[in-house]
Amino acid sequence: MTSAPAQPEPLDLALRVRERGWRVSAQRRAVVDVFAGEHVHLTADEILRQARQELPEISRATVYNTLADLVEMGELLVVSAGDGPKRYDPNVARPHHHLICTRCGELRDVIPDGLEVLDLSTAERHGYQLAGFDITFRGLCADCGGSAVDA
Amino acid sequence: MTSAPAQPEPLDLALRVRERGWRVSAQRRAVVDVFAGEHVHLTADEILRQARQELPEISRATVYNTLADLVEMGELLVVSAGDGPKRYDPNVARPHHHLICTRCGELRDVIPDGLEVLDLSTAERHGYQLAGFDITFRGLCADCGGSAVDA
DNA sequence: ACCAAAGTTAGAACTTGTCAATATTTGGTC
DNA sequence: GACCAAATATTGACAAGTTCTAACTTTGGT
Repeated sequence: MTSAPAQPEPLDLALRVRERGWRVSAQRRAVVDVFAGEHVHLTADEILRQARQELPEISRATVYNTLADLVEMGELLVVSAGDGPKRYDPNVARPHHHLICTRCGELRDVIPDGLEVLDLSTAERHGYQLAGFDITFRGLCADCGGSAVDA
Repeated sequence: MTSAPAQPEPLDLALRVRERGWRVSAQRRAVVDVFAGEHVHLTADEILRQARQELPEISRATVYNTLADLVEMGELLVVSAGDGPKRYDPNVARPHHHLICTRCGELRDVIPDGLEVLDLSTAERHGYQLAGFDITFRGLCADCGGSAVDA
């Protein structure tokens, strides 16, 4: 659990955003630090709560402002998982998709093998200029249905 | 506009749901009729407004109740298109995916060729029991970016 | 020290959706 | 055709998630 990052991990998000001319205030650092961990998919509220452990006075609006900035900078991805609040995903380095448990809402990153590109035929493109695609796999996680199921 | 359906189209949704023991009230008919058209992806609010043109007294709660029933019966699909409200999609006959304009929000059905199944390796499955997947293509529609762009 | 710009704050407001209590309508039955 | 129970509809309150606004604080530069 205390393994050192082996690759150029996005841990120094704070450094990167400072280089973009962002003033890294205590509040912004508190938000950014929440993402220092592993693969997380946090809601704004979870981020607020965690940031408050570091900086109790931080306001909800600042968290939303900061998240919006980070998203606009491309440092965070927003995952709208059907129901419930949006999740913020710091894994912007590698393209990936998501696997969500339809019972408990758990969300994981996945990289389906053999699927680097997926395209639409001209006919199916309907004149769109494509920018990308997202795949959401639905299912029951190991806890919710992999073995034990309640009818 | 007054073209006759060539295939077993889902126009008689009202008939089908009646056969399931549903009492088709004037309100429910007003909702169901909204979907009588072509490929539509309407929000609950749009459905309410359209249903009110047919039946002005219909209440918001009834629309939500009716939509929930139809979804539970498998007669409507819910599409959560990132931002904004849910859309209701009457195209349940053929499996399909979606193409959304990131500027104006227009949503279309697409069937990417050569993609009937998409699976995850055991490793990527993380113990999940998979139920399906949805693909959302993002881009700019012809109106928003296909030809004319505002910087 | 002072100023302007950047950042933060609390709280109001808004959107989407749900809920609970009450009222109405319906189909069946005598 | 009156009556009843069940199904359905309505209103309005409520709730979650998010955005907005206006005022306040902090910062860096001079």
